[in-house]
Amino acid sequence: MKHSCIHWFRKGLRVHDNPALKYALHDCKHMYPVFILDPWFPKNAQVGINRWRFLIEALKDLDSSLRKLNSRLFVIRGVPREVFPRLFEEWKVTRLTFEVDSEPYSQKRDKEVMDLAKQHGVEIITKISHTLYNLERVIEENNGKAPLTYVRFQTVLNKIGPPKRPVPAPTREDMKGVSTPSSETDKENYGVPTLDELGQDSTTLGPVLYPGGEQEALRRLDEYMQRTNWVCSFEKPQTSPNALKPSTTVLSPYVKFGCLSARTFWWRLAEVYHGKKHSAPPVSLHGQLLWREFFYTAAYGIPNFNKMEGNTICVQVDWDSNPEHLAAWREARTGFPFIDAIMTQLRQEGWIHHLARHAVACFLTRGDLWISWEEGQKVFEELLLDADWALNAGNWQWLSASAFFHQYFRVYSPIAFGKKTDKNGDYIKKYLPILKKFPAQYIYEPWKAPKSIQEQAGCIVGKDYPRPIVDHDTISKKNIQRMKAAYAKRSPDLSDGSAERKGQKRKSASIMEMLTKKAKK
DNA sequence: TGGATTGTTGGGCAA
DNA sequence: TTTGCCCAACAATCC
Repeated sequence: MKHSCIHWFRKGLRVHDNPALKYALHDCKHMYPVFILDPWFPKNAQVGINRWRFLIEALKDLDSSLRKLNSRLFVIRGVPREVFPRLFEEWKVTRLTFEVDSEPYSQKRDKEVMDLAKQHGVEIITKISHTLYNLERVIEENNGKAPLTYVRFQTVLNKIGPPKRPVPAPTREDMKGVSTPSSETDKENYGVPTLDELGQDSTTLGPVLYPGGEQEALRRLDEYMQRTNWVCSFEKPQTSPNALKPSTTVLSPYVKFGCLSARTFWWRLAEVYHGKKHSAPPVSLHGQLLWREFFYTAAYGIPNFNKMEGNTICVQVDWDSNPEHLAAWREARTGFPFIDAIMTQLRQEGWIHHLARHAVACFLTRGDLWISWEEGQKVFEELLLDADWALNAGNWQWLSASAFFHQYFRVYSPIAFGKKTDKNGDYIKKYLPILKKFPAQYIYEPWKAPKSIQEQAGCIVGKDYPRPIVDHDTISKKNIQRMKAAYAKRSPDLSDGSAERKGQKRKSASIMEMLTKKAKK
């Protein structure tokens, strides 16, 4: 039997390492590569203009790659559950292929579409290629629970072995006997949209620093993989959050959209490492891919992962609601130049360094403003090119000391932290030109500059640049105490009697600890 | 089983 | 410039 097949692109916007696409070509006569654009999204979803632009570029690139294979991309406007029955009939579809997507929203959407496919007698083929591993398998190997520490996660992966090798992209040879019927009207109806069509005002856009698409992803990968020494000595904590040019690869947006396969990235790194001394997880580049996998697994295994309430691993905190402070943070006017510069770069360019994310996330939550990490999550969701549901939720919980990380007395200083890698404040001056003439001595805390110096710099604090919205030293100390109280309030799980006993024992253990300490003194 | 160990990437101070 | 200690005593996992 020769199939009439739809391959449904969602993430995985690539032709390399795309096993579901590859499978679609087996015994296939008519092939329809489809991307569905739900018109609800541009109006309602938290997607900023930079990420829309990235997506459009990725779709154009995908269309061009498919055309080289004598096919094309159909961008269909509509809701998947309404679109598919129409397509199934119009194209007399017998098979539907797509890549597995582990996000809760996607799981629900895909379940609906799979039910519809069954009703229409359409065969469904799904393949795992967005993650390095089968997440269910990882959870199974850890006795049905998502690992909560990186070390534990690595132990589990060691049992499973290395990730699968990537699958080569389809060739002209694979396309023999396969065609994509397409008429002139399809061109109009199913073309890649413009920003204007998405209701975005493209006049506000900055230059394209990170063009979307698979070709650019692979080019960028090549560029970095050629730097053998750099790759082998890469240690994430040693890279700078405030370098004028990114100190890391900025491949994250490409991996997020699946323009670059995580497995391709993994095995290219393995080639570079081969026979050489190299850094190791968690700090190495392999380690970064494993962090992604770690949070994907947690997000898949833990219900309500993007919320505090109903999230079993999340410390319940009485965060403040302070719309003025939240807006100041979001709009880069906290009065702390390091924080405001980062938030400016985020809005303008759509990417900030991981440690810069730490600094602003700590500031918003447990460090200074005491605002819920869910609010920060929303802002990152909108503005980051690489905004990824699992990683965004996981890292916000980490930084707010709500889950995974618990040493809440380790607070990032909005003044001191940036100085470690940028003493002169060049990064601040780049993104906050109003402070350009401030002497380095005062660039991280301009409010401390004498009036005369502020006048000389042409920037009066309180007039040209905001005063700091909080006193960091006072507030951060107070907040450490508030975190302590939130942790102390954690009620033991009453469904499990042992938890209560455990609590008792813990208490006595800490008393013992105090006694031994006193004895030492 | 419960005591011991560990935890991607803090700040500030003293030596 | 680098290292060790303290902060105050957490949670997950190991053995």
